[in-house]
Amino acid sequence: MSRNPEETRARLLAAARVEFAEHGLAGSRVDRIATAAGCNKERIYAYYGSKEKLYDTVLEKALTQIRAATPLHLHEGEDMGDFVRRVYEFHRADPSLMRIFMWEALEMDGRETLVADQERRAFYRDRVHEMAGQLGVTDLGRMRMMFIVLVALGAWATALPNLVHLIGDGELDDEAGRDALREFLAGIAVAGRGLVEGEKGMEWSGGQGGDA
Amino acid sequence: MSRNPEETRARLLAAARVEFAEHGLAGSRVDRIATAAGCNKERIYAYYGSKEKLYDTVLEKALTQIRAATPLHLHEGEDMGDFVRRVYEFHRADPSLMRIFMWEALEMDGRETLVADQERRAFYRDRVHEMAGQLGVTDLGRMRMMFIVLVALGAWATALPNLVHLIGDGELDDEAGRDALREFLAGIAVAGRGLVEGEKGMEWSGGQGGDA
DNA sequence: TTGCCAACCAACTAGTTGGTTGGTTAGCGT
DNA sequence: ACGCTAACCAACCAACTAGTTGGTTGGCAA
Repeated sequence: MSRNPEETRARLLAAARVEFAEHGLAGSRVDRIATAAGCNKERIYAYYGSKEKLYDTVLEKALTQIRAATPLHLHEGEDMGDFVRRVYEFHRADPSLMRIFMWEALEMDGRETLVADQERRAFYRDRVHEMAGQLGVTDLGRMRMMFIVLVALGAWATALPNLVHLIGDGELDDEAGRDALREFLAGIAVAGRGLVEGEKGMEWSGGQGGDA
Repeated sequence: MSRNPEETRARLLAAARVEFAEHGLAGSRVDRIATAAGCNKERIYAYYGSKEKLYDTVLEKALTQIRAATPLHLHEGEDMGDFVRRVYEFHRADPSLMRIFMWEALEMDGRETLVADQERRAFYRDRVHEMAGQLGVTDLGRMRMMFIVLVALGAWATALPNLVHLIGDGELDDEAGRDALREFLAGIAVAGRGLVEGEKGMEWSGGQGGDA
């Protein structure tokens, strides 16, 4: 057998990512990860210390990945519809990242602090500023909320495929349906542009009370 | 001790709901459920057969609950913004239902068929028809997609609180922030009404190609 | 060639988990 | 009062799980 600690480490991490994306922290098995990586599970403890630490490493790696992949950047000349399209296709091409975030939201609920909280906040702060700059938006509070909406629109179908299947009543399960949904979501984003552009789009309170 | 099989059954189910919402199927412990219900875990097997069957029962009960609570009905005189507000507040008041749906999406990914697939599809079909009728929408395909969007807007903050916290940069963590976000989301829904109302809102293709 | 260390693994351990079993007892019908 | 059934539980079991250990071996330096 070829002895290569670097590669073994990497194989282990790759296998762990697949396992954790599929089963979460509690549902994942270290034996399965080791087998998938083609090595002994003792290597996990030698390289990463524990199952939890391996999980944290996978999570941080996933965060780095989405930053590097730039699906959350608003590119030159793009509008918010294009942004939604890109987020949508990014997650559709590989749902595993979205799954990792969902596992985190569910399993880390009790945790006192989020993994890499500061870095992640800084990252999103930059993205929001970037988008505000390119769209000429001055109200950062609204820009933040709009950013949340855009990510929600782009990621929802990957996060809750069940719901899309059920509400779509089977019409959205094939390629064409997914494409139609993507364009519809992009349309929503474009239609909502008035909520962040200047002061003109102020008729957004819906009813007259405003409370619920 | 008071012997009351009906009540024991109910206590067990209630405890199971809390446990499964908190930890999912894999992360839940039957001992913990039994202890929380104040009885022996053997009762679980006497009444529900297995951990999985208990889980399915909890899931079906949760589905019944959301149908009975009518947050997904468009009431008389409401617009889509009001609908989003209601869904938002419904999940905010008790996130456990949303968590159950998320666990289902993640853990039941490999399952061949969804629990109660037909009933759930029928339920959403009715809701979509109901909304289309009240809003005077004729294109059911678009109404379905709009329904997905409305649920996404209303449920996103509960589903991925992490993301709202991070993107919101701390500004949306308190009561006031949550309220502001709700109104913003409702505004998006109202702004998107053109996409389902008649044929006029046809400028939703964003670019000129339409393909991606 | 030889010595050494890091990479590696089979086998093991202690603790946990879903599920079972044998026996106890509350409470109802007679 | 008495017997029977169903509700109930403590103790148990086999399987599994994260983590450890003792020993083997590839490959590099001297």
